[in-house]
Amino acid sequence: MPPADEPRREQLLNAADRVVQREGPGASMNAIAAEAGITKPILYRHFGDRNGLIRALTERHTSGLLAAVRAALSEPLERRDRVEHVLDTYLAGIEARPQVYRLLTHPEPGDPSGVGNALAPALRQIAGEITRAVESQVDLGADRELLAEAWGRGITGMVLAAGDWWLESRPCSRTRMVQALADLLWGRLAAAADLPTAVLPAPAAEAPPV
Amino acid sequence: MPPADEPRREQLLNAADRVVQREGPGASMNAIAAEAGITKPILYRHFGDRNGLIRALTERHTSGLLAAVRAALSEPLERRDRVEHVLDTYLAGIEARPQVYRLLTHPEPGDPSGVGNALAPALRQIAGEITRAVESQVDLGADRELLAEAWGRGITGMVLAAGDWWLESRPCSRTRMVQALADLLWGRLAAAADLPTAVLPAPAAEAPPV
DNA sequence: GACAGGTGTTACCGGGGGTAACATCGCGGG
DNA sequence: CCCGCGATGTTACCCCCGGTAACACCTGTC
Repeated sequence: MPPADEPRREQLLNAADRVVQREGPGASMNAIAAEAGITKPILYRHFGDRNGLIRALTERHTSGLLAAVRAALSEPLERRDRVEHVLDTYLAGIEARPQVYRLLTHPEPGDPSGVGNALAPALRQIAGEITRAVESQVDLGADRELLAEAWGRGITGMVLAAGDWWLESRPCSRTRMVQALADLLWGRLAAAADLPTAVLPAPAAEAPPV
Repeated sequence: MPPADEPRREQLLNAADRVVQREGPGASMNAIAAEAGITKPILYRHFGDRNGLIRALTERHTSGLLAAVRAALSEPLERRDRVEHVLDTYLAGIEARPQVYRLLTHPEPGDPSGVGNALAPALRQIAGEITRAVESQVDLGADRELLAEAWGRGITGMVLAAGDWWLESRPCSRTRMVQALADLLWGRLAAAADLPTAVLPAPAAEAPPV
């Protein structure tokens, strides 16, 4: 890919950025073109199709978040502190620009069938970083490849969903949220005591299980 | 909701189901109408708009998965076994009908801006079940409300992302996947030993952190 | 027979992504 | 000098999608 010798492209991306900032992803090509003071065909000449534009736009922002997460992952800290640092980095990132965050995290709805895109490309990269970090830093025995990969995806999805909820309803401070998630990864759910069993019978399920 | 005294509705939903099964979500109203042997306006009379149709369709399938998960959550087992049971139930569910699963898990792209839909409605219900189960079964002290809610979302997102990956690339058996995820929740990441530090310097990050 | 309600149709609207064809500028080389 | 060439821009169009208006039909009931 050409380094930066296409200033026009940058201009157009800036316009697209403004529109997305304002209207969220799903902004129409017409709107973006208008913001740039031009008409659609030019956009298509530069980016091929809508996906091309969106991809270019996300790659711009992804680099920042990805670099930040990667740096946090290789910080020379105790493991718990490092994990907290990574979590905090991610949450800070999505807190700063929610609209951009939405663009990064929400898988483009357009693609035809086929499973495997619960995680948008940007998040898949983050999952990959986590996987590599776990694999290279933690002793997991024979299963390490499988575990690292599954955990990379799992942790990413966990932080995505929890972060989304946090951003939406702001139930607590960022640091407290980081603690809550780190606690989950630290097995606090497993370690906590049982509550005195006051089992109330579940409402009758009316459909047979899948 | 009317019990079942609208057989026509059921018919239409069956047709819609077939189309979604075949083409994935994003199937057009025209396609669904054609499959049912009719034309669009009838669909709109019955379901209002596309969202209505999709919602009716998802609710059908959701009830099964949701009931199964709920049942698994209140199974009288040791905690670890119960968690594994829940994980297995979910994975078995998505394994059975991937297209339907996609419909359930992918948030409808249509809605205008606003964060908070990393989890589709069906998954939000599951998250709610987990939250309630944790809150009523586990002793988490003063923070229990916050932790239960955050964990409900987090665990759901984790299983979503990991399950998606598993379904896509089938890296291992279902039971092994269940083990991997349960291990993560049990703090195995935290407990494992460090690997001998062979730190290779990360490739220079070129963009400033977010 | 008139009315009501469900079933069905054709034809249209607005707007989305995407493209073809044409117009215009600036600029380097015969 | 002017020709061509490449980038920039335009208008006008295509197809498909979600959604709706208007009209036609059949069937049972009072």
